[in-house]
Amino acid sequence: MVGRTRKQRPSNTQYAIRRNEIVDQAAELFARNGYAATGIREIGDAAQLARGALYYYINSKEALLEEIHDRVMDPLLEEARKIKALECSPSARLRMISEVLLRAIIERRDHVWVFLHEYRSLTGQRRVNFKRKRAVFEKIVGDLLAEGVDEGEFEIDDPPMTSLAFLGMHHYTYQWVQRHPDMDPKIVSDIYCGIFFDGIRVGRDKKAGS
Amino acid sequence: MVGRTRKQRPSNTQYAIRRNEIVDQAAELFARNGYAATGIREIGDAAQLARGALYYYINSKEALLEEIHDRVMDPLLEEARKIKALECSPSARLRMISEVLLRAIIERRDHVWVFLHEYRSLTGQRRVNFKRKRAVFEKIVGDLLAEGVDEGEFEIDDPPMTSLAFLGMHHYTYQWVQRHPDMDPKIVSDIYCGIFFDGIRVGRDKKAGS
Amino acid sequence: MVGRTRKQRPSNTQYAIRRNEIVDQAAELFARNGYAATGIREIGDAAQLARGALYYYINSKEALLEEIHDRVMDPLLEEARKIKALECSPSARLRMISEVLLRAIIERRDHVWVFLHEYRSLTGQRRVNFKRKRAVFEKIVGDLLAEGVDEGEFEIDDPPMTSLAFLGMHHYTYQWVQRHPDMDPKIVSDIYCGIFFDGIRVGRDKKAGS
Amino acid sequence: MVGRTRKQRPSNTQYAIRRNEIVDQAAELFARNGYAATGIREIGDAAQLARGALYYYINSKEALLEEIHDRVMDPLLEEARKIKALECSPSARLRMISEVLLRAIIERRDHVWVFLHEYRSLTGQRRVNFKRKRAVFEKIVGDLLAEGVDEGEFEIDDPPMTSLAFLGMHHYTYQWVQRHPDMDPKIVSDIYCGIFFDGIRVGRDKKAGS
DNA sequence: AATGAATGAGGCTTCATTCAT
DNA sequence: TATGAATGAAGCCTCATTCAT
Repeated sequence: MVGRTRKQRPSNTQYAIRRNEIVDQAAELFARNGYAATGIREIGDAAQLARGALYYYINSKEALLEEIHDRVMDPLLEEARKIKALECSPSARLRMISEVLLRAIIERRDHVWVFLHEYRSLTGQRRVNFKRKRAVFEKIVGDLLAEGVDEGEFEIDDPPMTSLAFLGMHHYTYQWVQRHPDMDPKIVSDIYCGIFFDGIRVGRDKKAGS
Repeated sequence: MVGRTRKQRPSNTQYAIRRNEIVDQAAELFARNGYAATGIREIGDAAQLARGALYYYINSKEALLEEIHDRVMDPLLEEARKIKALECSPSARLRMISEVLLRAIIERRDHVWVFLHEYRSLTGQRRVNFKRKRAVFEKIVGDLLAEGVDEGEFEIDDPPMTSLAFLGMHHYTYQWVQRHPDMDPKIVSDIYCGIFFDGIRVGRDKKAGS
Repeated sequence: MVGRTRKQRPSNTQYAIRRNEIVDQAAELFARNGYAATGIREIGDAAQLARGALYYYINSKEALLEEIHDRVMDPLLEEARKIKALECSPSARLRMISEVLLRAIIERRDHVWVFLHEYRSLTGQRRVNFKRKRAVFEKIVGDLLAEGVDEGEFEIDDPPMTSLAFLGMHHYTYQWVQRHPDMDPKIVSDIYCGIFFDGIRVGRDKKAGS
Repeated sequence: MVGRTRKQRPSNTQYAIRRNEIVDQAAELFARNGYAATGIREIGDAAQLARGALYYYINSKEALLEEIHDRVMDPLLEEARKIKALECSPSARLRMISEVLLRAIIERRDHVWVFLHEYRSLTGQRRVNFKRKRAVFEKIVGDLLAEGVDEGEFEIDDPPMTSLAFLGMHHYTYQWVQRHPDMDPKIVSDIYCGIFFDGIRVGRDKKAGS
């Protein structure tokens, strides 16, 4: 009731390390079996921690979910922002973003699975926050495509949908990357961007499949 | 064999209609709130049926989930098979498949959401069955791309990944179609295929974004 | 999330009866062992109901607590209001309130124990609501004492504290009534009021114990 | 015998001081939020002690509760015994007891709240012990009232209940004293006793409220 | 064709307590 | 002296499902 003290976390290093492990293990479980289907007990088992002890490290199952979201989304967003601010051509910057995104999807596949697949399990403010971050990321991609058009690199009929196509092609990778874990992000990025940028390049000779 | 019928189902028409409604309502709920987060009670409420009565129409929650999967996947697969057998060019057939797929994703968006997003909630044999169907569908796309290469329409570096890129771009549509419900599948298909086929067309002038 | 349907209660009579029993049994347990110390399982056991089945009848443990509060407090308040509006002398009306209150304390001793002893276990709005009711009741007593002074029946040095003394003497009865369950409320009331009104009567000869 | 000491306690002064603080803080928390609702962690927080460290000072939560009981109950009982043995009139001695009791209720309100309100959280022997002490205290009051009757000071219809009325009026004070923390025990005592003794005085003119 | 009532397993979380350091 | 880490039982509650009516 009055001044109910919130659990305060040790700033200890050992604590931080253990905590990290737990979040990683949870991400793996969530990615493999789904957030809702994964019980706190399973997370405890994976961490070799009794039910109660787990709560020494986490605040709640959903807080854990949020952390998994943020741990990859935040740096990703940060990188995307920096890339956007670079001086090179829009297509070059999009390639960088493509690679950065695919690197996350491939190398942090559990975390990314979680935030691409389970973000609806976030509720309330947590959900709002996360959706905002994703919107920012997507806007960066949309802006770069628009720049490419302005600067005469691309020729695009329907910009919003093209943006979604670009993102979709990349994002959906999380679905099959679990089965092909040793992909090289750079190579995948080159393939995607090769197809995509050839497909929207100014002056391309439109005729295929018509 | 799973799916042993424990109850004899009436072949009555009225029964079938009611049943249909229930499956539709369940699909909507699963798509909106997630399979795990949707309770049997909610489905009953939506169908204006008490908990008990619901079980007159369904065998179990998971059987319901399976049915939602099959109701759209089966016809889709059937169509894809027929298209594959047509005489026209690979790119033309891929465009047809693209459109058929997007039509399902857009017009039956609840069902498709469920089977693209929640298929991991299927267990045991049900899961195996469904994964097989998806594999068949994906193989058709892969085969058509290969045909396109053989027949000199396409030039592709990494066929499997290109196939996944094509599918990913399409599939991921289910994520944003909820927010843009009145898209025209044909138009979306044209955009996707326009980009994609231009991007893999033989003789294209590879240079964008170098 | 969206339109989550609140459990709606059958208006069935059988249901109401069973429900009543459950509330009574819970009141007894709360009175005997305390609200916090009484587990949902114990309530279920007392009602011969499995854990889950209990929730068919109640919304939550705290809702149960609230109901126990209201079931006796509301009629009591109603009666007190009516008595206050009567035409007879303040002391006569206070005697009526005394008797009504003691009847509740003695005959519904479990419920009264709960609301005199456990009201702090109510939280949020429930607590506010209940405190308001108690304040109304206490104000009625205070008003009647004031009327008695105005009309020349009583002579009181410190009205607020006298009011509290009157209420305290009555309320505290709940503490020992468990050990003397067959008291007659009328008799107890006469004793309390006899002492109290003699003790504050105008023209009394103040000297005892000085 | 309960209370087997499992740890050897330092007789150190510093230790005793710290311990005292802890008990005081616990009493405050128990009084404010209830014994069951107060966690060991909160007590630790209040004492600025980690959970583990707390157990250096206390044996268990319930032992703490017991100590709070005894810390005020024991001296109170002692005083009551001494007062009873004095030579003055029963009413005078009752007034002293009234004042002593009210002084405890008002000045040590946290401790008193705990032992008037939470004594049922004591279990086993601890509970027996405490109930015995309370019975002794109550017997002293009963005996003095009886003496008053014998010596012609009081005229009482139902001695046991009159005794309970006297105690109830006093005890219940703990309920509202939290909201009026700066009462003067002497004044409250005078009001209570004024009413009460006038109300039971021999030769009083019984008629009020008839 | 439908229902109300019941089940019991399991959900997430908090608790008082211990113990090696 | 004090602590951080761990425990496991118990807390309240929801779930999919069944079955007599």
